[in-house]
Amino acid sequence: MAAAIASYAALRTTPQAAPLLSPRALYQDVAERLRQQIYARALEPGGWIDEMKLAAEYGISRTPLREALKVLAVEGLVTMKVRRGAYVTEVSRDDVAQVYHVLALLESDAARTVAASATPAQRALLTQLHVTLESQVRRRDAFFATNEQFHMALLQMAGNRWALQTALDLRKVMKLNRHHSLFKQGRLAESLAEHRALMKAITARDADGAARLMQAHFDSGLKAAA
Amino acid sequence: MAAAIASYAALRTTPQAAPLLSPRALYQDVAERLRQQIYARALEPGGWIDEMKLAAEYGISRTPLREALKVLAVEGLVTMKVRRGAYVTEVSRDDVAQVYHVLALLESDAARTVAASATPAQRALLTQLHVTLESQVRRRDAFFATNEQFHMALLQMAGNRWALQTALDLRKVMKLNRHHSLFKQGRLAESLAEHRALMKAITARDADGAARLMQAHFDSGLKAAA
DNA sequence: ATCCATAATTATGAATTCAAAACCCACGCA
DNA sequence: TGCGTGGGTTTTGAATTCATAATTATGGAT
Repeated sequence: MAAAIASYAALRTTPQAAPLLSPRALYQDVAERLRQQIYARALEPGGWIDEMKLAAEYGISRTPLREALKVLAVEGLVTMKVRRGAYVTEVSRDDVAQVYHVLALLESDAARTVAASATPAQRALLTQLHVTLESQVRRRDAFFATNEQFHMALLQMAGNRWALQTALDLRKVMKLNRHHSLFKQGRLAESLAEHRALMKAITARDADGAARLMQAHFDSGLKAAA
Repeated sequence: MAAAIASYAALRTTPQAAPLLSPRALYQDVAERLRQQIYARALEPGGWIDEMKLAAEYGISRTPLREALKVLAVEGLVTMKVRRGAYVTEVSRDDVAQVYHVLALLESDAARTVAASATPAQRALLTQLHVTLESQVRRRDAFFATNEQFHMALLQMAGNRWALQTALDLRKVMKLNRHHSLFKQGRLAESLAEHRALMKAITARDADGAARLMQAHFDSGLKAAA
């Protein structure tokens, strides 16, 4: 195992593997890796997280792993039980509805702001993302990614870093749950139509309309998920 | 130092000092202690956090302290710099405005829900908190505490745990900043008047009115803070 | 005296060690 | 057969140790 550690350390400081420009702390890398494993259901919801096994798997000691777990606990992806370790959080149907509700508040507000006061460059970027989205109705994963990019770009443009950070955290929680509306048959096309209407309002600088359409987008997403 | 550790451990397992019913993890106790020190400006904004000194002060090792620091980093109270340690986050005027904005979204929505559908018992509790608040215009600290209780009770009654958690986290960040509107002269009375109007709307089951008044409450709070 | 190079010191990040709680399983008893 | 009890094992939580990066101090050259 000492060898494994040495090799991993080597990897991290190797030009190809290591982000020399952004030397993130190990615990953050580990947190991100855990998130991906959780989203991918490699760690099942409700399941116990075996620290020793994971540390061995990652080729690290338990220390940074435990730090990462505590980070995920704050984010809500993991639940810590005293003297019993970490468990992948189970997100109920109800939780999804609640998260949707908060996201709808944040994002419809952001849509209003952006529609009212985005720069031409920002509008162009949104349009470009939307065009990409249009071309991806048949590729769910790609659609997913672009959709998220669009929503996050909008929040970023609204210029409220705390709203953005909150939305990021809530979206992490959403990914825990399979009852993701975009999984439903026909929902992608529907979602796209809603996006199209939203883009139109944003382009027309119709702030109230953009807010209303974003709210509607979440409402129908939630309905599809239920 | 070994003695200090032993004595602290003893304290924690002693009936008087230890919450036997809720044996919180040490790192959580430490996180809370750090938060209080930060709010109280015992750790100054922008300042470096001396791990070794604090660990000695708390009578613990660096391990749980570092875990706690990472928790606070996710909450935004602390900023981690790679290979350089932890710093108390500095919250700008602009940040305060942004946090106010998000809180206003969450809480006005909660006020709408509560006004529309709270139980009689819940309405009674809110009324009681408001009455207490009325009696505390002269005691800023008590007013602070009750005010926070009122706002949190409202969110809790709205029944969205993710909105509640988000608001809790944002309020933690707000406490970092001195530009707290309630510090301003005359603001307590003004705030109280706004609360009174809000309570009236809630009692009258005027959902839209409650939402609007809560929004106004935040708007004027923000104006006072600026 | 000022600046740079380099050595000593300090602090961080991560691994390892250690104590104690929780778990598991075999055994005995009703 | 079902249930509790005790001992051995596993796992957590926390202290300690260790390697290395960052900082500070020292000293020499211009």
